[in-house]
Amino acid sequence: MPSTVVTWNVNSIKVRKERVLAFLARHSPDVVCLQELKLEEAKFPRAEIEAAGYHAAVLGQKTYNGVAILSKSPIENVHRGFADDVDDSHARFIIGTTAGMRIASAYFPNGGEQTSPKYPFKLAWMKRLRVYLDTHEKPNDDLLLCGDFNVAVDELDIAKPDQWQDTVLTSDAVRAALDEIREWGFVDAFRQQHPEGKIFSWWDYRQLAFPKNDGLRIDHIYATKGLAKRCIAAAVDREERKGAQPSDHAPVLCTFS
DNA sequence: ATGGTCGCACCGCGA
Repeated sequence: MPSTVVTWNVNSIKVRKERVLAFLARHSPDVVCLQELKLEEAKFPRAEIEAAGYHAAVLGQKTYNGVAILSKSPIENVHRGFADDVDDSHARFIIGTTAGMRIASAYFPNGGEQTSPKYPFKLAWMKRLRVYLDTHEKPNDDLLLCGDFNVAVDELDIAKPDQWQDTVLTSDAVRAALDEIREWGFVDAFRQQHPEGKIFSWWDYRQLAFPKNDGLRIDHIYATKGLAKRCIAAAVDREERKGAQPSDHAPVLCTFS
């Protein structure tokens, strides 16, 4: 029985709630990893998500960040944050066991500008994620790292690569930090299905970026090697970037046999 | 035209 896993930066679950519920009804995915909830867990629309047939594991905070895992199956052994006593005030990482896999929903820091303190925070956060994996997880398990990574891996992830050279989404340092995470034991499941690239998951709200398809692929589904062999399809649901009140990110879907 | 949009919480900040 195949299972479909989705990652989607919703840019406010309060504003996107009806779209998320319609998406669940339309695709009936097994698991959905959400990012940028932008609210505290107490304000998460748990009752409506559960009425739609999903369990929810949530790590929220007021105003910023916030991640969740929705699943048709119960979500066990949930861990929130890195618990590394560095700066765990950002709600950016949650992991649990569901649908026969270990699944993480991650919202990597954007990084602001390379001159801002947010940029070294991003690089340090990525190193902390690698340490978390080294300490708490096993690359031989079936594990998915899903989320808004805020990294475009190469020119195939960018409509206009010349306009994104050496930014916080593309710098050698962030790409090297993502290499370190991948080398823990991941395969880019979406790229494996679409080696030709040029399929995007994010378009700036400004400058008609979506109608021009001037986008980037910064939302990713990384699978451990055994699990990646079971990936049979991957897609971006561009419909969710259309119509009233879209998120600037579209959902990325991956189906496993 | 050298900008142009969102969402949140307030009139700036983060993306």
